[in-house]
Amino acid sequence: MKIDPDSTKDLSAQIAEAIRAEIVGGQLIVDQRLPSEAELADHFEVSRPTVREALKRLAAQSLIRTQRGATGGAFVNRLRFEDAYDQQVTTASLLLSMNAVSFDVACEARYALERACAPLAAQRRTPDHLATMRAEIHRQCQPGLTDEAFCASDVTFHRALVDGAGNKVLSYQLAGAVEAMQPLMNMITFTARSREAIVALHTDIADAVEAQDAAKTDATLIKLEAYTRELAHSVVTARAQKATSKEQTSA
Amino acid sequence: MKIDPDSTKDLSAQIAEAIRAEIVGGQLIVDQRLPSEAELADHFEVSRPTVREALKRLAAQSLIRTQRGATGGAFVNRLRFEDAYDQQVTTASLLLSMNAVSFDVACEARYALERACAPLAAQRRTPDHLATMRAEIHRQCQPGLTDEAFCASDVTFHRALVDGAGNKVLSYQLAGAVEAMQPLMNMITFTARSREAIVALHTDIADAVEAQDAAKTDATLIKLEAYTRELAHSVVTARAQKATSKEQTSA
DNA sequence: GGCAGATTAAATGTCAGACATTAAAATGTA
DNA sequence: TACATTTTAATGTCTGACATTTAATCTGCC
Repeated sequence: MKIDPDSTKDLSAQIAEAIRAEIVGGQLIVDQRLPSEAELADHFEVSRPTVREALKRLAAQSLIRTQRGATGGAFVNRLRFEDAYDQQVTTASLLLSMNAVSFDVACEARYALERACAPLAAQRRTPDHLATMRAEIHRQCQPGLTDEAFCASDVTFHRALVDGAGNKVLSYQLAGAVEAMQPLMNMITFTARSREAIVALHTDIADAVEAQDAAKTDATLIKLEAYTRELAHSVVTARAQKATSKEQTSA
Repeated sequence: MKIDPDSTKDLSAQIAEAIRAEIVGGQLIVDQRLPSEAELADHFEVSRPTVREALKRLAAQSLIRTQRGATGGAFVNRLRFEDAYDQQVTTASLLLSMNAVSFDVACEARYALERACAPLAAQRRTPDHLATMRAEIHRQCQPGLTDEAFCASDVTFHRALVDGAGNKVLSYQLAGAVEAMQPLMNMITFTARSREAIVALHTDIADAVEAQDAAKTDATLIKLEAYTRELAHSVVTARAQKATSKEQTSA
């Protein structure tokens, strides 16, 4: 394993980077045990706390896992899709919230990606996926549903559609796009009428996917995107008007 | 900030999770300074090294940055798209290499996503994007190019196409899909003839994008995907035959 | 008064050594 | 052999100290 010269960066960052490179580069393979913290400290000529900070950095990225006890230590972790989902969702959410990404841009990206999955989903969907979609549509019709719950159900519906493509890599990529939109979607107030319209479109999508009709699935997704953006715009407009009237009353 | 009971997990992991929740939840906003390590240690009733391990975990995810000196400390970091690209590429690469994702599955996902960008790119591409694509095509024609360099140029070409869509969220999502494929692509030996075929398809794509012809762009991407998979299959077949003949000679 | 340089203060970065805890392996015993 | 005990090697945590960096403050000189 490589050493590190006297650079400007933290020692723990350098050590983490060195080990990370070994993992990404394939020198350290899955489930292989790293040297103990004491041995690493010895090798890199730093103290054990410094090594530990480096290992925690790697653990935060799910690159390693640690185990206590006699045969314990740090092991190269098999990065599973489920672990990656979470990171993906967190990262995507923060990107949207911290970079002032507009609703339109996020929405466009999301539906572009979703439409990429749709033809495959129409082809390969299983009864399981269809059942999930139908169940969520049913849930969305419940009258007492809060806006948050409606959005959550919306996410589940769309994830079922995406998973229907039967491609784990696609599902992983889409997890971020779909779930990261949720906070933005939560800003929308869903009236009874708009819910009705969305449910109708969802039903059309489920029907089209069940009929393995890729073209109709695509067309309906385009409609849904247009309607979603229309809803968001009306919210923005309503807020602007409210702000204006408030200014007038206070003036 | 919340405290943590005596759980089975590491204290540093719990503290990191608590702070992470505050950042994701918006209680801690961008560029806000966290309490000093000593104060955090006091608050969570742990020692400073434990707090530091927690902070390093967050730093590894680019959620915070640290600064030394009198007015230093840990600050909530604005997660930029560029930082997220790197994480995305690393994660996607590891997912593919550690989970035995087949070339077909990865390739299908990549081209499905890329085709999602194509219509937007055809509509919005700037002269800059076109110039990059043409330059990379030119590079790909150089006779002395190694397979690695050819693949790298291929990635640059496709990223220019994706960036042409003018949607940062899409570019971010695609970065992982396109770049993570590179190690898999590097397994392919590109003969002079196959390079010629790929360059021809790339030229067709650039022409179609320049002409803002979404349909033709899509059709050519489909051809390129088919050709890429064909190439990969021939490599696999050739290897299988080689292995078989080796068995025979050794037997 | 204003500015350059020295000092101070507050924070992170690093170290050393110790003890606590865990879990497997080795050992002893019925 | 089967079971209980001890040993051991590793991570998890704590204490206290020192090093380093950086900005703010103070000081002295013009």
